[in-house]
Amino acid sequence: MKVFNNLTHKLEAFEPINSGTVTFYSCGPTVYDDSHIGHARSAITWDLLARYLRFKGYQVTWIRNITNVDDKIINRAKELNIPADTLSRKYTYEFWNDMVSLNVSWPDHEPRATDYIPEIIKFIEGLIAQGSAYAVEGDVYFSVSSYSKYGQLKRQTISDLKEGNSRLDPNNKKKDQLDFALWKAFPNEPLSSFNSPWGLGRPGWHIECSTMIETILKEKFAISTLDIHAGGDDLIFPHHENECAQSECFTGKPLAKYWLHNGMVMINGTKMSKSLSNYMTIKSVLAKFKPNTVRFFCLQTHYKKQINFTNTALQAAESGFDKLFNAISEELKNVNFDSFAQIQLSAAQRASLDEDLINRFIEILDNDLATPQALALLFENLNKKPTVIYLLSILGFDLRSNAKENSLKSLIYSIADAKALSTASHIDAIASIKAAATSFDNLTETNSITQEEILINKSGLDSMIQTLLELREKARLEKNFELSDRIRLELEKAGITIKDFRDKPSEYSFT
RNA sequence: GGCGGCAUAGCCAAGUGGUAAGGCAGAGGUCUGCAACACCUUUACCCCCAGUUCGAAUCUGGGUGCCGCCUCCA
Repeated sequence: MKVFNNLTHKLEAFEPINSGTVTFYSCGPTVYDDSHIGHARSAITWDLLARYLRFKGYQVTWIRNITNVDDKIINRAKELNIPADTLSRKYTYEFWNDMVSLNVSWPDHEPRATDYIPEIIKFIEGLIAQGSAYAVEGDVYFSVSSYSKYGQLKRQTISDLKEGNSRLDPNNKKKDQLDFALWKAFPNEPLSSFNSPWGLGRPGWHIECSTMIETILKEKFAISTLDIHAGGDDLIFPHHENECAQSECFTGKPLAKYWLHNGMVMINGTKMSKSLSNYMTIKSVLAKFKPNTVRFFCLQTHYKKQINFTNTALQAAESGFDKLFNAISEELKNVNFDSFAQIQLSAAQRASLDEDLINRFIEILDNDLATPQALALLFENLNKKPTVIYLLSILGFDLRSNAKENSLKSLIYSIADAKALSTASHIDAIASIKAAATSFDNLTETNSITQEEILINKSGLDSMIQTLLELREKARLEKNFELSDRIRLELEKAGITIKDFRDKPSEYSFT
């Protein structure tokens, strides 16, 4: 497998430090608001890498952090007049929900900055002790001149970096403008600060990643260098540059062997970002489009390239994936899934797979995860259904259903209100649907609904829809097209599309 | 100003020296009680100029345009 390593700026053969095992860290979100589609792209990209490495047979340890101590979190919490911890917990939870919706697998470790304060302090003390950091009035700064490779990721020298640095914050506590904070003094905010040898304060942003990586790697593998460190390409500088500097000065070893970065999601020609408020949250996108659509949209473009977010692009992606899904939906009935949406193939099914197609697929993904070509290959081989299913699952699509994430609740109510049912003979159907709607409501109110629970609920829903399909079929046979079309129309309104066949009962799918 | 990336059909997107994959949308058709789904057919002088070569979207040089980072950011 080859990956584009931003450290060397070259496509390189991927060879983990200890053959057979891969340690992989990707930068997670700062949890102070709902995540947007840019976070989704990053998560999906690195989820795919983890999945693919596992598929290739590597023993993967995937770490993704949660930044839960940060000025933005604290300011936001103040605005809302709630404790910072409450706010960060809420948005950690919202992030998890989004990740589950998008079928992003769980990292093996998900460290949170506040759980590592003692380790962070030790890390900083170590840096001070060996002369690459200094304390000033309760702050601690990293001295970039102590790390000769500073600028390696950005491909600039320290003097290059100093050029045109008018945007740097003039801070006269620093010995050098490029020095960055490891610890910031916040003496007057005891609720959101931590005790340290330098007084009350909070860790700087970059130090948490270095510390958590070092702690986890040391504990589990007794090493200090990751195989892969990944994140958005906006993090290359200063975030990742600073992580490199801190870690290598502290441990004496490079932080990571391979550095991979995903391109930004653009909106109207500009990077989607919180500060420009030109973002679409994952939730708002999932209210309109299916989770698989979002993954397909991301994977249609190579992960390194910028991707333009538009409504039409999402619609195109939805049509595209629907076509793939429709092609395999019949075959999917023979496939079992585990509770993590992974397909479970029987020995016979496995034996029936098209090895040649799989090998071409692997060859494509081995080339720095060339997902657009991989998807094209699937479109060209739609007739090889079991293999297409197998390969789509490697790409992380949730093949259990291709429904819209938030459609179920509104859908149940729509059905309950369907006028086509409002006849005396169908009162039972209405009653049972309303009961299901209520139980679904109860489920969502516990605020802990999972995809699995939705699916359990869906099986109840399924029998109700089947009842409607039978009613419609009866009407069609009686050539009562007015009623049959009405049922179809009402189901359509509820987000359910009916498929008719010549030789077998009609089927439905969620749209 | 420094560094990096990108430029291929109406839209998205592969292709990295041998004569332009794939998807969406559009058009025509088959199927259908009507639809939806599916299927068939159909759509490109590869940003510009110069060079290397038997041959370039692909390599070299020079332009032009767009974007990112250098401040928090996936």
